[in-house]
Amino acid sequence: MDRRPLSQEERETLASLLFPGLTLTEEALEKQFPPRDLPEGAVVSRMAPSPTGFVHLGNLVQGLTSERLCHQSGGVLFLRVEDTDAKREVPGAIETLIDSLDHYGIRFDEGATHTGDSGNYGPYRQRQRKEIYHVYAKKLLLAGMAYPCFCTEEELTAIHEEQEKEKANFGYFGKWAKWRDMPFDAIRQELDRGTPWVLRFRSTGSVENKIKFTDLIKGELELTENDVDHVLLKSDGIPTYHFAHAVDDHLMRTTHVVRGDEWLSTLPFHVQLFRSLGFKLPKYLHIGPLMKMDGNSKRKLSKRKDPELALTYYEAEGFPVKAVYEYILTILNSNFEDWRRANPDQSADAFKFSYKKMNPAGSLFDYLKLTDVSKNIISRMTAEEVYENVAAWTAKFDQDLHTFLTADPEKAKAIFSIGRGGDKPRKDLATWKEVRPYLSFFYDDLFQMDNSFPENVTEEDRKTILAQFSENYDPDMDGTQWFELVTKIAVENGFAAKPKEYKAEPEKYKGHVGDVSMILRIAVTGKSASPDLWSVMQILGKETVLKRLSAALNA
RNA sequence: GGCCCGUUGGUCAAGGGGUUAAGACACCGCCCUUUCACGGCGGUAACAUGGGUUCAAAUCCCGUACGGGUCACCA
Repeated sequence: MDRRPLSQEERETLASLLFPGLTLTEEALEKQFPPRDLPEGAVVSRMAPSPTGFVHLGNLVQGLTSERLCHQSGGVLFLRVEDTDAKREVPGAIETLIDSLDHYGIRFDEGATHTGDSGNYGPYRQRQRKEIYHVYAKKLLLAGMAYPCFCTEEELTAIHEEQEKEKANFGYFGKWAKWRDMPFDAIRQELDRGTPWVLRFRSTGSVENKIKFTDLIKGELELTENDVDHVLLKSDGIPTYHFAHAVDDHLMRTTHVVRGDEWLSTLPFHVQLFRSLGFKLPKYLHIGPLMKMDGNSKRKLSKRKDPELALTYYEAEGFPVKAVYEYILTILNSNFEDWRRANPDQSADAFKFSYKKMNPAGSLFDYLKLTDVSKNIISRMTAEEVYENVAAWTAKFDQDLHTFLTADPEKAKAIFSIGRGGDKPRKDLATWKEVRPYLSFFYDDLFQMDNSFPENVTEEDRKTILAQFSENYDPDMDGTQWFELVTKIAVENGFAAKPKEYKAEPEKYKGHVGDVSMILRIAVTGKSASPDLWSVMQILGKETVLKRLSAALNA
């Protein structure tokens, strides 16, 4: 068959067959979506998720980067829904995404919302933009830069298999591109038959050529030119990601595209598309993937295998949103840590985020580090804040505990006040999940003996200690008086008043005051580790303290 | 397999021709301490590898290894 590009006349006929009734024009679109009136240096960026209902760490990483870049520069952040794949769409996914990101302080200036679209550059849902894409599809067709292809799925699979056999590169290009430069009559024939078609890009690139490209994160890149005739419009007339990306980010006047570096491989095609359409190329920031350790090797966090990729995982674990946010910020801009240390009380928004600090490589997700960040965040909260957070979390994830806590908010807040405030706040909690074991002993219904009494104190001494303390305990004693009582009991029973005295002459004593405290601690809290015991007793009240001591005495 | 990207302690990472190669997490030790924490002090521990360029390379160039990504009418 004689292959040659279609003539201008043929292309015009084809355009009217492929896009009948298309009245919208490029000029009208350019007029409707003028360049944004923003100050110099303002970043316009977007989040462009597909509504699959799964919001993950990657979304947060990308969203956080875009959001900071936009809002720090007086620019615009918008949400565009990439719903071009109807098969994968999950109802309510957009709402979930908006709410999740909102939770993390990522708010959009325009785009899709719960109640429809807001903003002047919409519609922001790609399926509603079909006609817009067709304007540019037609433009490419007329320019000889696109053509219809009637290959079936089976044919494409056959091509792939053949390429595998020949050890050729995969893809629809060169001699494999069956419908490229097909005679007009053949095309016409298929159209008359009603054969479904896709529109393909007519690439003039060659793998022999390299293109230079500067990515804001990766730096100077040398990529191979694209020679594949990728699909622009699918058979349902909806664009593929690539085509929608070019058209939308042009018309929505995006200045910076932030995305995962899995897109790097199709970047040459995107560059080609922008050029072919006569669009100005935006700046790109390709972020390395989040990895995890799997045995001895790293791998990208995966939706299927790794529950910790989902944002809901952190919510369920009880990490404060700020902890996850600041941990991600630490991964993105490691100097954030130093800044946070120097500015413990400022909002993270005051931190000057910069893409220049971003690492071109992927980073390993470090759960332990997240825990550390979280401990710091929780330790800086007031008792009131902790209470609010815990109440909200338990309402959703631990109804039982929720009931106890909210029955007496003042008591709960008093518990959370122990060791809080001051220069060296305790860092007991990393997650709200840890609250239950941390304070369960404050509630009789949750109290249990988690630890047995240490064997370095005899049963006889233990009973004497418990009895003497019970007889003399007075809740009106302040911390000093309380400890004087403990010390007195210690000394009377042959224990050193100070650990140092014991260490100096261990043979003279049975132990030291710490051992005595430990007996009381275990009796009262059921644990060998607890917050300040005097404070604990203050909150428990005399009756409960004596009841626990008595129970331990009679055990 | 082709193409592309990446590689500084166990982890996150600063540094971009001359540094005793920061800091944080984790780990270990000591101090503080009525427990556990917190805090303080200290410690173990790194430029993947081989060539080049240079007076001088973690830093620039090339190869190799390893890791990752991608090659859909999915994004």
